[in-house]
Amino acid sequence: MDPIPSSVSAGEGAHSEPKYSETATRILDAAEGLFVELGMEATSLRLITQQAGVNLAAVNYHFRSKDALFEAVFLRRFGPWATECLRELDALERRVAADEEPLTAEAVVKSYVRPALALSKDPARGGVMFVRLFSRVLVENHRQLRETMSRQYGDLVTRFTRALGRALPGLTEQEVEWRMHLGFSVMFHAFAGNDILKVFGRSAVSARDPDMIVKHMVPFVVAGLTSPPAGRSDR
Amino acid sequence: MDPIPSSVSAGEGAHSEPKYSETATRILDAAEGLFVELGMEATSLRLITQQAGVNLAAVNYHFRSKDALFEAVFLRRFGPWATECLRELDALERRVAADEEPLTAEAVVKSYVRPALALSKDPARGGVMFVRLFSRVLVENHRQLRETMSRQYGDLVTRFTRALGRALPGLTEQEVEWRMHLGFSVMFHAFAGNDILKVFGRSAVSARDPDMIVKHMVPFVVAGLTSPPAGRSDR
DNA sequence: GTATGTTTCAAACGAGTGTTCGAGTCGTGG
DNA sequence: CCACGACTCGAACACTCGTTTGAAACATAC
Repeated sequence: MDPIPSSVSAGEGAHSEPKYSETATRILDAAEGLFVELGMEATSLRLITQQAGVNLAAVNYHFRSKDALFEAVFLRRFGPWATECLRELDALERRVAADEEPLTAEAVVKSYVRPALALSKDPARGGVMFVRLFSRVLVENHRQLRETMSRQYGDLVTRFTRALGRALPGLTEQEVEWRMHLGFSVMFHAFAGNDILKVFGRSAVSARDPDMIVKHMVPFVVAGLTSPPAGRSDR
Repeated sequence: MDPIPSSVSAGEGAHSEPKYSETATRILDAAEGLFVELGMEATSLRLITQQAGVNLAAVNYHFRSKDALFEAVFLRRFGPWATECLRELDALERRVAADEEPLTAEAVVKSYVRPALALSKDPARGGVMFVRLFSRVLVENHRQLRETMSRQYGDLVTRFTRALGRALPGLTEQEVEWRMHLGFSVMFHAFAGNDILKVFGRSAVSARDPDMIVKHMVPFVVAGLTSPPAGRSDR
């Protein structure tokens, strides 16, 4: 009677990926697009179920609640990305340990940009939706989701921060965290297309082509990360 | 019977600042905090008026609707910032024209960062609220507000983009727009405290001190802006 | 004083929300 | 064939939402 197939509440294993029934998948797909477009609060279950072609009660049957649905929508995309990021970082650190290449900030950045790029170009795994979802999560406050994230994926951030610290030995720990924060921000909001110029209707930039984004963003981020340590604050 | 003191719909003069009655101000103040904290959709008029200590119907009396209230909340902060940005840019271009200093990317960045910093440290003008509001507007889609912005403040972006283009002569027009986009993104989301690390509960960074933000962010942005033109896309 | 225009207030309206319930349908295993 | 679980469906529940209304309170001017 109560499927709640979400692996989140069930197992301890962090990175398992639950299978969803066809109805549940249809709901997830519809909800994903609508959450991205309208935001969580402005998206009603009736709109979701209507667009998914399923009954209204199906949401509360397959997922527990609207909040749990949102969490499931997000984690369905976030899980694969996190897994791939760790895989990339593992591979990088292995190559570095074998002295095959130096540990540069650029390599660290690409370890999390490349998976995001791959996902952005793969419609079967959500395409660009995932990053736009993430940028919404950053701005909105989803307490429950935030707890789940920090519980399941906290080590991911720790590992990347440590790697970046080793790649930028001249910086204090605080400076590394700051640049980590700034670098991640740029990536997510660039991918998500949260373009200030767009707000003013003055953007001629085709900010939606993932390859274009990476081409312009990675040098920008790397330059920021590798800039000399902050000396004085004002001019 | 119908005050609607908003200068937006009335005059053509772009940068005038309407005066609000005490009740209207109380509503604006309460709404500002709640919009930032909960988002526009999740904030109810009842919550706003309760926190402001005014009657529910006052919102629809002093402002036309909830949407119009949101627009007023935003423009009340955005107007002064835009005005100061243009003043800074005017001053910079005057000094450059007089050969008193060269036109650098850093100077351009500081022309819009300094006003944001000043506002962030002045509670009377909203403090850090304004930037957090802006970062929400970037992610959420407020069609009407977007139209107002592009109508009233489009020239601001155009002028800054042109200035940045002159400061970075080696870049194509497209590259300038991209970096403008990235640089603005970093500033707003850094000021707003949209910290990815925070989502994971792993942030030791005190990302709320405006001076600290500027100290770390400006070098990061300047380094990104002044990095050599993008050569090839992949490693 | 009355008259006039502005601002507040309590109450209600209709629409839309997430969620629940119980009957109904379907498909498989005994 | 029948029973049992998984799943779907329509209807309803109890709220909350933004907005409107009409009367009261207030200020100002004549």
